[in-house]
Order: sequence, then structure tokens, then C-alpha cells
Amino acid sequence: MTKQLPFYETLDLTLCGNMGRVHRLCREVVTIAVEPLGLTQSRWTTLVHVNMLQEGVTQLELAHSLGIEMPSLTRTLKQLEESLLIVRKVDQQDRRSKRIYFTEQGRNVLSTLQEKIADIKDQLYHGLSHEQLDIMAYGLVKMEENAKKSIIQSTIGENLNDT
Amino acid sequence: MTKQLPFYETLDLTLCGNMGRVHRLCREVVTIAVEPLGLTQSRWTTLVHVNMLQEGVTQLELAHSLGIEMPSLTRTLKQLEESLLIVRKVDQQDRRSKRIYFTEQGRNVLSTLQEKIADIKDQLYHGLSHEQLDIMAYGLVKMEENAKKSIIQSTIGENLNDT
DNA sequence: TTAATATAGTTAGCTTGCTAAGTAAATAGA
DNA sequence: TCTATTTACTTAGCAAGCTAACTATATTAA
Repeated sequence: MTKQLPFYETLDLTLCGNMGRVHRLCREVVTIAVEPLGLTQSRWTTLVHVNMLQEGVTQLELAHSLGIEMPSLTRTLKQLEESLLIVRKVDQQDRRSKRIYFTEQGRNVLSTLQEKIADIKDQLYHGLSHEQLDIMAYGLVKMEENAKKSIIQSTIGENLNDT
Repeated sequence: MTKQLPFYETLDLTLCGNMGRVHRLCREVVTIAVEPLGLTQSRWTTLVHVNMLQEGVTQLELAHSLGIEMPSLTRTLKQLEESLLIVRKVDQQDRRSKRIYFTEQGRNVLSTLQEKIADIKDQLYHGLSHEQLDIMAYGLVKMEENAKKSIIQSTIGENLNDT
């Protein structure tokens, strides 16, 4: 009833391609839903994470939470600031870092956004049990660990070649 | 032993972000490994799919298999052709379509590529059972279906507004 | 047979990830 | 205290996904 496809075999050929495709599709679903708010994928994701980590978060903390690099975040924050949804304030304790705050308008957009996301979540996970979703989460975390380990080892290999 | 994270809760906030991150990381692992071959992610993925669907496949069939749109594929094929790994021949039965074939050099690259991918697959799936991987596959397929259904419904909604 | 529509592929330009290299502020060492 | 290094962020430009709009060929209908 639950199993269906030989994942191990399927991915033998396409590796992580399936994940990329599903990711693009899910992203598209949300983007269609939030289009009236003038939000693209990177913008709505960023708003959700700012709220999750609390206002006043630094850009570095935010980038880490989103799993993206600083330059990618810089661009998105610039766009959000231009749309008057957030403001960036220099931290007076450490004037290198900037902290993110919502504007009034930003908070309104966030609350509409969260309602829409809740609806979509139900649609996307339809037909999957909490148990199955937990196993998927475990698998994703495991693969992320494995990938990072592998990347680190490649980097060490490079450095050895330098000497 | 297997479960660990509350996926359902985690994704409540970040939705498909986890998938995107894991996808980017896995892609990076392969890209590092195949860099000596001068292949980027889109190029090696395309080579693997051409081989999977057999030489002589049309661009449309290939795009569908890769889960990407034609313009994305056009660019990648152009690069692969410039690197002398494939050739595109106009189908004489239907002169609109083009069929893809490997060059001698392309076949050599493919075989090295496949060895490397097999190694990486083992690394990335390390610590996951076939059963867990099957559940992940099922979940991905299910989410893909759900997402497509949702996108179709949005499109219908748009058309109704037009009348 | 000719005009209208559909299909395969291309081109142009957007989004959002990335790395490399730069600036300005903070910290460590001489 | 003054220089050197590290850190937070920015800028510039590449990679690879996308849509919209184009060309050329094939099909369908008048």
C-alpha cells in the first residue's frame, strides 16, 4: 500500500534529479499562490525565516538558516527592502553586521503568506502519513550529512595536492 | 533507530526548502567529482539520460525525461555539441525534430562518468536502507503528483477569470 | 490547393543559486 | 599603538532553471 517504486534503482541513473524536480514544482505551487502579494520564491522564503528566527536576526544567521550563501541573501534582502517589507539596521555593537526588521506592511504580508502556506502544505503532503514524512526527513538529513562529508573530503584532497 | 526529526513540523515553516538544499549539495558532490571531465551538473545529467533513453532520442523526449523545459535543454545540448560529446541530426521523417547521438569521445566520457556516479551513489545513500529509500521515492512521486494537480487547478482558475 | 493551426526547436531575458574579489569594521600580535 | 588578520557584508559575473515570443515544418480544414 505504501511502497511502489524501486527508488534505489530509479536513482541509480538520475541521482538527485527527482529531488530537484519536486523542489521546483513545490516552489511553483507556492509562487503561484503568493503572486498577488508580489513575492517570488526567494522573497517569501526569506520572510518566513526572518519570522522564524525572530526580528533582529543578522544576515549571517539568516543565510545559515536558509542554507544559502551570503551573496544570494544580499540580493533578496535588497529586493525586500526596496518593496518596503523589511529594513536593515546596522548593529551598533558590531558595526559590520546588519539586523533585519519587518515594516508594518511586511508584517501584514507575512500573515497572509502564512495562511496560504498552511493550505498548500496540506495539499502537497496529501496521501502521506506522518510516519512516511518522518522517514523522508530522516533521509534528507542523512543525505545532507553524507554530501557535506564528501565535499569536505574533496576539499582536503585539493589542499594535499597544493603541498 | 530510523526516525529522528519531526518532518511534518520542520517543513511547516520551510516547506520544500530542505529538498532544494539537499539537491544542491548532492549536485555539488557529483560536479566536484566530474570536474576533470569538464562537465557541469546539467551536462552530465543530460549525458546520462541520453544513454538511458538510447541514442537517437529526440529533444522533446529528452526534456520530458529530465523534467526540464525545452529552452533549458537547448542550451545544454548546444554546450555538449560544442564540446564534441554529442551531435544533433535533423530527423528526415519529421524535419522539425532533432535526434541526439554520442560521438566517440562522448561515449568515452560517459563510461568514466558512470563509474564515478556509482561510487557517489554509495556515499550519498550511506546509512539508509533500501526500505527507507523506497519510502522517500514514494513520497517524492506523491508530492510531485500533488504539486502538478495543484498547478493545474490554479491554471483552470485563471481561465475562468478570463471569461 | 491554400490558409489556419499545431508542433519542435531556438532566442532573449528573468530568477536565484553560486564563487571570487572588494570594502569596512573588529580583533590580535609586534 | 600600529600593522595584520579575520569577519560581515557587497558587487560582479557565471550556471541552469524558467516564460514569452520567434522560426520552420507538419497537419488540418475550407
